[in-house]
Amino acid sequence: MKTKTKQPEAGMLPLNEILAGDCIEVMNSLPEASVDLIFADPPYNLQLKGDLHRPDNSKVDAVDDAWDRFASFDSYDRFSADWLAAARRLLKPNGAIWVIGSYHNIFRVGAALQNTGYWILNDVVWRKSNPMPNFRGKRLTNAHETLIWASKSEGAKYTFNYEALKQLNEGIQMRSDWVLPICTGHERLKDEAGDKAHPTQKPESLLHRVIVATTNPGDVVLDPFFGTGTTGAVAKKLGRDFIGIEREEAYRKVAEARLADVRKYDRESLAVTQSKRSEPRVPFGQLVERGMLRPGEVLTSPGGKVAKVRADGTLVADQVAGSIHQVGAALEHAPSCNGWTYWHFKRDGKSVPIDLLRQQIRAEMRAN
Amino acid sequence: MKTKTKQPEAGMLPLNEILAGDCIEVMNSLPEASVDLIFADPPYNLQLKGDLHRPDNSKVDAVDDAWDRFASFDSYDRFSADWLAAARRLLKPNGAIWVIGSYHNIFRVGAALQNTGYWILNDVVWRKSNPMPNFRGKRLTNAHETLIWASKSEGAKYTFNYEALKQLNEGIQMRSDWVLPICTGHERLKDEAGDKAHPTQKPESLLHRVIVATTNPGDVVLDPFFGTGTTGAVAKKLGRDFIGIEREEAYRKVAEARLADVRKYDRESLAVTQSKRSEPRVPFGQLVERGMLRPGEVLTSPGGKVAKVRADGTLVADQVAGSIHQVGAALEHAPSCNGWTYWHFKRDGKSVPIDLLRQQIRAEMRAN
DNA sequence: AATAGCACTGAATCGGACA
DNA sequence: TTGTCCGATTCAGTGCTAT
Repeated sequence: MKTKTKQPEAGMLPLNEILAGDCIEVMNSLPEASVDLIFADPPYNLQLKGDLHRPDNSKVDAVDDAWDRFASFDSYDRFSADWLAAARRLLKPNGAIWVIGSYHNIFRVGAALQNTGYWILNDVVWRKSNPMPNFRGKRLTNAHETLIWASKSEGAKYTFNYEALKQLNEGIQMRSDWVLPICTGHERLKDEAGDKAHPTQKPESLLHRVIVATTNPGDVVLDPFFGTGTTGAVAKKLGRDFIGIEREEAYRKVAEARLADVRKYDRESLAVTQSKRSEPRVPFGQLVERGMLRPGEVLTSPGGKVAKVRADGTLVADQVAGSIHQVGAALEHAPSCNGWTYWHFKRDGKSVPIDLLRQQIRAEMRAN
Repeated sequence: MKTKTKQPEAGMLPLNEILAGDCIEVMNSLPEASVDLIFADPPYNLQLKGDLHRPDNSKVDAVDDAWDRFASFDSYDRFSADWLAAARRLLKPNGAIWVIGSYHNIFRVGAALQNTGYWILNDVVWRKSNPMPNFRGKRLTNAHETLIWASKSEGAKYTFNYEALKQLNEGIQMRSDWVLPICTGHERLKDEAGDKAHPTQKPESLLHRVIVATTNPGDVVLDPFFGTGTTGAVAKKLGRDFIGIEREEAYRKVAEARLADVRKYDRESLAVTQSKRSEPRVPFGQLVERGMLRPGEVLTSPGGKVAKVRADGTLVADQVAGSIHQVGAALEHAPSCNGWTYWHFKRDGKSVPIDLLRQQIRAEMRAN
């Protein structure tokens, strides 16, 4: 499979090539109803203002590229409507599209998708196992991105490999939330200077799941925002044909070199690093949120110490407040304390360690 | 706290009541800038023909699919724009809103939110630990819903209890994906016939986290789609005032009975862990004035930098003089520096951060 | 040859009080 | 409104180097 960069001839479908140019113009030059799947990672329109520093004073390398800047919501909406319409023209009647985004753009893209006539099948949450933290403590850690999966129109017979996905999920029906690590390490492509070649390279594991789920071998997968070619690389490994469109020459060059190296299905590069398989962590606060213990309830220790539960899952005793472990340690004048076995609550007149409630939650988690 | 159902008097803010009527009309009758938080679970079963009608009230027949789809979406968008505008008028300048939805409506609601002038702070995924499986195996298990958290406008000083949420998550900052079970069992309200009283009753654990995160005790929380009153029940337990608006009498009756049984937690349990930012400010000069450090004493940094204390509470080092923060930043060539943790002094032969002395002063202040 | 420790990094809409 | 200055704030990793 050779990879070339060129302008397409009108009416021809150039396979396994990276096409140069504006994606709307290029898509309009391709024959209609010729593509099985589109995967699109459009600009997010992040609208970042000043610099951001980590607590250690290092500067966060922000996405400030020109291609991510739009004058207004209105101009972003016109852009979305235009490329979504051009993409829809290319789809076979039973074709489908995936779009990925964050809260900055995904609501606008999703609405545009519906307005264009696509039919949403699922929204999928990519839960990042290792997201960047919120350094200033001003919001929640932005730990996920959203994908939308839609068919060309309502009632279309889209492709969905239910059993294959069930296998990917240890025999259990695949859910709409996927836990996958972000793209780091050797998978992350570098430029000649050794810097990251693209600010938003997606992990191959994500594309693997998308392509296995919604295409068959031999299908044509188009990516109008090709970047460094993750979609093409995974499509090629999985025996699908791809068409990439990319405006920036630097990205095209990196993608071409990458694709030239891709040969066959390479099981190792797709193996998802599993997060630690030990017992899941259950925050004590969850017992409070779930009403298993209520704020104000009094916990006791075997030695007769008492503490009261607060609404945020901390305890307050005479003179001290903090986590179940901290308060236990303080009251015992010990360096540490396992709050789960130390603190007890009353059930049916008997004193029971709160660890019982944690075991209850873990049992539920295992059942799901 | 008594719960009543009535029509509000214009200009008055009726607290801890369920107001009957269309939420837009009722909201427009309430005084502006009077509410701290809005939680909204808008209906999204308005899809297609049924509840919708064309702008000119003409009958919809399924001849023109494209037009019909547009009319439906357009009508839903106008509904969203209207209630979001009415809600925004009620918010105090530093107020915030939460909206929950699924892929059927959340993209349209999110776009409308942005168009109305709200500023999105996070989107949050409620990951259901026990979702309904997809029986037909045609799609992914729809295992999550999406919440959007937004301030009234860009740059507003919204409330976020960062430390409390960190505590709820075992000392790690809270992420944008929340794993919580759906509302079942005793918590799920039944009607007289023993059927579920409301089709989409939300779990109290979800509201607990929302309200702890983004309000303080005594705040006013409004829910324009009150349903069976989960927002009101949790607000009341947590010592917040609520305002509910609900059109359906059957839901109002269930909610009233529910709220009558709810008790508020005691004041001490409602306190949550505060951030250091809320601690009183202690000028460094006070340590010198009080003789905890004497002029001429040498402070050191972990990296071996040195500076000398001056009588006015400034430091002087090679080439630089100024506040503890300024001198630390200059010596480290850093944009900023927390002098309290950066500078150390000698006590009993050991090097101790000067923050210890500040903590000593704060402890004294608390005791008095 | 392991292992510990350190540096670095990731689609981020990331102050606030007071003068 | 604008400017100044205090001083609070991070998680899960990867990979290189020193021991």
